[in-house]
Amino acid sequence: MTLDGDRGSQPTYQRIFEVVKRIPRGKVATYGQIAQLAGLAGHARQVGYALSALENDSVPWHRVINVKGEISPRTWSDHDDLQRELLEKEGVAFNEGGKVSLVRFGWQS
DNA sequence: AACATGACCATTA
DNA sequence: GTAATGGCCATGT
Repeated sequence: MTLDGDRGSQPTYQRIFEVVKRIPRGKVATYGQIAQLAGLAGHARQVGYALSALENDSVPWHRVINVKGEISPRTWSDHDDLQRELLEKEGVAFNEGGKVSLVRFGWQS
């Protein structure tokens, strides 16, 4: 097929972004979860890398956290607390250690 | 084409 | 319970 909807031709980034955009408000998803939904099961690393290269504010990257329920330490921490604030605004509660209960806010497809 | 880097996850000791 | 190791792939130079 030559065709029309070539999703495979699209960069892996866009694919991950699409999944992240699918995250419902007030919920959080882990890199592994997104990777699986994006078709990259087991390649959570790429998900984190994709978000790091993210420059589009249209993607709720703040809803993406690691399996520990914590915010991953990004290289360019301009607003390390920003993610936490955004999530709190969405209705996500943080623990004392600054962690989120994936059991409660974990996005379930 | 190859090398080096990177917001990770799961398993085992 | 914590600590450490291996593995997978995409992007950029």
